Amino acid sequence: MPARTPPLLRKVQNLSAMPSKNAQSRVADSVIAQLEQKILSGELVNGEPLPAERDLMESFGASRTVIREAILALSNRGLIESKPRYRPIVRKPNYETILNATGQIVQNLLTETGDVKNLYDSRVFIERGLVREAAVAATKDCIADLKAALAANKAAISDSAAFYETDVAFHGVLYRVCNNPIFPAIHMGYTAWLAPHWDKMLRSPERNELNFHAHQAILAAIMERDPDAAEDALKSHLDAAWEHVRTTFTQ
Amino acid sequence: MPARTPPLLRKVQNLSAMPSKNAQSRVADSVIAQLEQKILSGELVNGEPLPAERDLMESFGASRTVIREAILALSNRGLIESKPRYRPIVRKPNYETILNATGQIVQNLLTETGDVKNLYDSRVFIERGLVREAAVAATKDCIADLKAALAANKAAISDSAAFYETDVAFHGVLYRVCNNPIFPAIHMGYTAWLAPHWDKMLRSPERNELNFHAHQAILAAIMERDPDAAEDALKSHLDAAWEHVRTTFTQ
DNA sequence: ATCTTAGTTTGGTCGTACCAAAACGGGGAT
DNA sequence: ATCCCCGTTTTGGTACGACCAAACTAAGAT
Repeated sequence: MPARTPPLLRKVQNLSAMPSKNAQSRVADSVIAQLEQKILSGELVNGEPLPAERDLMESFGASRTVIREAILALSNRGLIESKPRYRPIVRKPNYETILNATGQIVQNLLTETGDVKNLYDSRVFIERGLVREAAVAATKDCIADLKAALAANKAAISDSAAFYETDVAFHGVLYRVCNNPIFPAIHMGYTAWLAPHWDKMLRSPERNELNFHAHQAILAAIMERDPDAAEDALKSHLDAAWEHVRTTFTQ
Repeated sequence: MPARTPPLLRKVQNLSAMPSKNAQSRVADSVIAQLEQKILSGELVNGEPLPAERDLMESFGASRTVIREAILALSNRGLIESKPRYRPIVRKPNYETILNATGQIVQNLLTETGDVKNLYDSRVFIERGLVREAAVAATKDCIADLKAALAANKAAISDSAAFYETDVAFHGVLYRVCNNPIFPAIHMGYTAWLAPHWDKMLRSPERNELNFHAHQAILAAIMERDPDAAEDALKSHLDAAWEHVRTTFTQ
């Protein structure tokens, strides 16, 4: 039988023990890795329910404890979607997966107004770049999408709830100009994370019309192929929106 | 002190244990929420170890199963840092927390070259905006930081490993021009996520010198307060870097 | 004081048991 | 046949107890 590591040697070993690579073997980690592999390789089909816990414990030769721990871990990583009492569903990761997994954490970060402002500023930063890109390189299709989104804005001015939808949709078109699936995912993130802080905002047909005209100006600048004008229009639009939110509840 | 519920009574209590008929809630969720609250409120001090599982099960009146599930969930959310056999450490979330929590997921997404390219493109997009911002609004301190970083580049040209560090550091300065803590976090994310794909890149003093000159051009444009030139310089720098990585292994 | 060592926590794993909700299946009404 | 009702089986959620090995701690040896 291999003797336990003498205390004297432990100290020495710790010196070379990397803080992150310090993987003392947990059975659960092994199960997690194997399940992860099976999901990524498609052996566990996307959209199908995971085998029952009692089956998994047999196929892995582990106790239900570790199986459940593995399922929970993978669930938190977005590779498994588990509702309280239902069979977990296998999910191959995509860009939205990250958002779902991060949502909770981000919410914890947005407890202070400053953090919300930082997040909003980053959104403004991104969209400034996007409208520049649109002005320089937007395709005909993309312009057409923007026009359609703008028309939807106009049609919804009288209905604040509907207008909000079309407002989000208009900005969403911008996130597609790069043909990079990461950006739409980012847009979803901003929409989801900032929504709670925007719901408090007073809405009215007057404000909707203001926003519609702002969108109109942005699109006009894009069609003029004038990135600077587009960026300015976008920036003043979003700055005004923030100012409105800020003043609405003096915080 | 309320004596622990005798096992014999459990059966009886279970009959009325259901708070409501439609409660989809799991006991674990309640514990998770409470622990989360205690961490965010500071009742559980950041950096200190969590109480022992057996203490928690007493204070929450839940089984160790539930306590362990809660700890695992919070660990996956980054509010608790748990090494295999050690006491979990309480961690108040910050922007880096998100990166740690998402790192694993992102890695799963970067299995295909196209995904890496998308991620890299998004980085280029961000930095294009950053250098523009720097050109327009960089403070004296920021310029000084860039100069210092550039000097470090020059000093490390002959040592590829060291140059990589200074290279990352130079770009890191850009992520601070906005005074928005989100951006440095994003930089850390890019660095960590793209590093595995860059490690394969061939490095040489010649290439280092090329990159140094590229940085020099970027800084020059920033100091000229010419956003378009800065953006162009940054873009060609990063495009060249990608091209080099791409051709290095014909993939 | 420092190192060793024995004893005590404490996390990791296992097995069993029970409950309630979900999934399943069969028979009866339409 | 199709649909609905109802009983049975399956399955996830929780609890309890036990054991081990590693981490921790404090007393004792040098």
